[in-house]
Amino acid sequence: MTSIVSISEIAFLIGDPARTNMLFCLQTSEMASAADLTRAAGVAPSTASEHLAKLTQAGLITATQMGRHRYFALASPQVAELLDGMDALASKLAPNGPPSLRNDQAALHARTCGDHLAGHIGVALTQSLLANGHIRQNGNTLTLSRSGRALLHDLDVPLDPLTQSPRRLLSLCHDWSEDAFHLGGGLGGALLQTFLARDWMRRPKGRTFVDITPKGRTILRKAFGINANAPASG
Amino acid sequence: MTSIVSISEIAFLIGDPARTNMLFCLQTSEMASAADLTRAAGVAPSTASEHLAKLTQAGLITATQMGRHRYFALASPQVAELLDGMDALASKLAPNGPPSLRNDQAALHARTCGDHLAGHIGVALTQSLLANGHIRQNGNTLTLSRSGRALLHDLDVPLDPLTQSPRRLLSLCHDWSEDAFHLGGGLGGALLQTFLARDWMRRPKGRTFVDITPKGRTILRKAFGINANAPASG
DNA sequence: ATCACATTTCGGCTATGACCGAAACATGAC
DNA sequence: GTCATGTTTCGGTCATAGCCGAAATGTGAT
Repeated sequence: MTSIVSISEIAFLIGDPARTNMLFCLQTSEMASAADLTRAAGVAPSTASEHLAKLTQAGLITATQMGRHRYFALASPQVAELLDGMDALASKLAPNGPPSLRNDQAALHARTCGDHLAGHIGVALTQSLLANGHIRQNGNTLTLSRSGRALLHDLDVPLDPLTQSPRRLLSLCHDWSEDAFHLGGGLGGALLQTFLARDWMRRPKGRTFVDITPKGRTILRKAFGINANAPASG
Repeated sequence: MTSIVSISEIAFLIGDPARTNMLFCLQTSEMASAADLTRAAGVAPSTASEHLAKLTQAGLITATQMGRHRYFALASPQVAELLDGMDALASKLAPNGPPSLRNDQAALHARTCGDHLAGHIGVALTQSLLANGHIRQNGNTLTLSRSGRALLHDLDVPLDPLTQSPRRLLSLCHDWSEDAFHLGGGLGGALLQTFLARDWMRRPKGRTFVDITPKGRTILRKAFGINANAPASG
């Protein structure tokens, strides 16, 4: 039952590339489905399932069934801290190695966090929605306003399937790179999905960030007042 | 040459029991020969040698030849911190597992973190040094004041070798058990070394904490105003 | 009930890493 | 020089984890 006995077992679990990818995907997302993580890991669903089972059994991640999906999350902030520490050490040991997520400008600019947008753009989008009253925040509860519904209608974001889903429609998720919050939940997912479908953004295969197309830039500016130019390079 | 590429490689290296034993041996001993570590790992010398080569090449530990021995040490305080974090997580995940550092009163009271003091006493010592102006904190930089130098002189802590070493003299290191900071760096190491040499503290063989002798209690109270009684047992 | 989709279980293949013992290579002691 | 000691390299064995595809399970939609 109780499974983790030693430090080496934890390290062993983290020490597989597929699992590392999953964990780092979860680090930036409050929740991700098994399918999301399968994509993140770059392995077959069956293989991903095995990895997830191990991580869950060890207590590094938690799983909650929602409908026919299973959503995973890091089990505790300590796990995130540990991953963070490893990331820091890794980039210290290999300063000329591949850019880690933490130092990757593209990723910091428009990361994906599970199935929704994060990073600079994710936060800006969220703040725009709040500032314009499309989403209202009362204490811990978030509501979609009438104007918000109208906006989503204009953008052709299908809302009905979301409200029927057991998944929370709106939730804020802490963004480590911006030290702010970005929109998660069903709507966060639907927005990114729409952006990708309309070719406003593109996700490089297997990466955890998106590139914003010129068309996307225009939309972001018009609809949300966001200047989505590439991260400052000068 | 440059070897570590990713987080999973670091975790992979730590994720082998033999190597974990070696690393944790180094965490408490600052220097150990290949033979020591072979014993710690519980494998054949040839096998141990392979492990040490990998750890060294990855930059997790450093090796220095001395005579016909080779002495190893953790490459940086960050490595020690990482091991500490893993230990903390491991004991959290296996609360009914073998008694871990985290639940060990003696350890929480006066842990060692790498080569320096941590836990309740480590934090108290650090706060005393700061409160009395022996160490001054300006933003992120720490400086040893004139009174601090005098104190170290009184305690017969050799300072010259430290200032010449490439290692940072002063650094604060987050203490998970106290949720505060304790003194690391070269001075942190030198202090503990002095305490042990003067028999103010004793480290049980192979453990990662120290016991404070009556003599040590007196010194801590006089020099630092610290009440170093055993942890509250009632 | 039937279908579609998300996830898990199973069987089997393959690669790799941990391990040891024997031998080689140092280095210091004599 | 020879010897003993500490450490590394080499050759070969063995166990196991990762991987996949196919089939099974379970859940929600129709």
